[in-house]
Amino acid sequence: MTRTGERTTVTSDAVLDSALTLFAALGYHGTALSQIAGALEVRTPSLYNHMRSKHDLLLTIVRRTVTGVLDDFTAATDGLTDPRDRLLAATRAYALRHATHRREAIVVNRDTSSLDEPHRSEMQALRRTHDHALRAIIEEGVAAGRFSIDSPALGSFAIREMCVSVARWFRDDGPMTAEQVAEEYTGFALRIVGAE
Amino acid sequence: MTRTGERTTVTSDAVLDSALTLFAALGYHGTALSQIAGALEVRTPSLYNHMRSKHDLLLTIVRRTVTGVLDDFTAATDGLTDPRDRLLAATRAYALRHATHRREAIVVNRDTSSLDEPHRSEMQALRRTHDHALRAIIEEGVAAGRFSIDSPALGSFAIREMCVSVARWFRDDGPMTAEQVAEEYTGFALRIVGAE
DNA sequence: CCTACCGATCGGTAGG
DNA sequence: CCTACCGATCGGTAGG
Repeated sequence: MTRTGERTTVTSDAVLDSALTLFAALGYHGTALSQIAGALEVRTPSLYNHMRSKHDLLLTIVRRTVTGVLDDFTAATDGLTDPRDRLLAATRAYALRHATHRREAIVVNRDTSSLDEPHRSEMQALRRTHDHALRAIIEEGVAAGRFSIDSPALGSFAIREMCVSVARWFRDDGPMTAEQVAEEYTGFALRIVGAE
Repeated sequence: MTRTGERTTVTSDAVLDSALTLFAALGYHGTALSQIAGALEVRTPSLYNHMRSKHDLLLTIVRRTVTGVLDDFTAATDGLTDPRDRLLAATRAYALRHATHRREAIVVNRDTSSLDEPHRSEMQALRRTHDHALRAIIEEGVAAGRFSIDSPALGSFAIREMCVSVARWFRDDGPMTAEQVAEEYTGFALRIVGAE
């Protein structure tokens, strides 16, 4: 973000962005505020002009991300009624998000449990909302006779985590674009539920 | 492990087991040696009679686990030549391990990156060996015309991470046994590669 | 197995 | 935005 020698005013967004990068790379407990400050070329106490606490940084990152996931899901599936269309749209949106928001996904998955209560429970509840929405699509597809799968719950877990893992290996300079990866994973999801 | 009031001699295995539980729950950087000592009802310095350092505890856990994964893979696929049989056996073993060694899987996946060099690179190389072996099975299946999948690499990622995620939600007292889960996931893997 | 203690570093505050 | 500094806690050691 900030290049050596440049004079850039630190903003809340810049602090969050540096925190995101470092939390993703080193973990929440593995990152010191002095490292975030160092990345922004300021002293640690200066950070407190742009944030409340280290914990609040994590909370903001997690809240924005899980909210974004739910918004993505709603936008992608809104208006669709066919279970196959809905699963396809939900999987594409989820896989795409994990290719385009890698740091956020890594932090949410690794460090949500480091949040203090009641925030931890609140964020986990939001994540569960998405889980249930995805599972509901599969159950509807099974009920409608469009999908063929023994356990919708296990299928839901498998599809979700397969998408989440994209954040761990995807590279912007790799051989496939985020859209291409999302397309492939959508195909995997349809195969898992026996939709083809 | 140690119940209140009982007099139990602490062993290296007991220290490793407590470390495993706490690292899995709180993360390597989120766990203090004082907590491991507390779980064993001794003072922190006493731990040093049974370990070299906190880092060495993590290294031991990671090394044993990744070695175990490779041994599992070899034992499961040894003697099998049919790509479908090999993928089935490899997936079953991998999923089963993640249901039966949940703590180990969580620690390896979250905290291998906290290892010091050269250990970090060594452990990551061992993990990559398994990744490549799994991918090779899919590539052989495609080459033999037995599997139908656009990208063996992506399919390999998807199958692997789907199995890894079992460690995050499986419960011994849940509705399915580890074997039943492994069986379902094996079915998902075969569907992903288009083997049926 | 313990008490006593080490230097280092942590997140955060005072005060300007 | 800074320097100076706080109490707490960290992993680890000395010495018995």
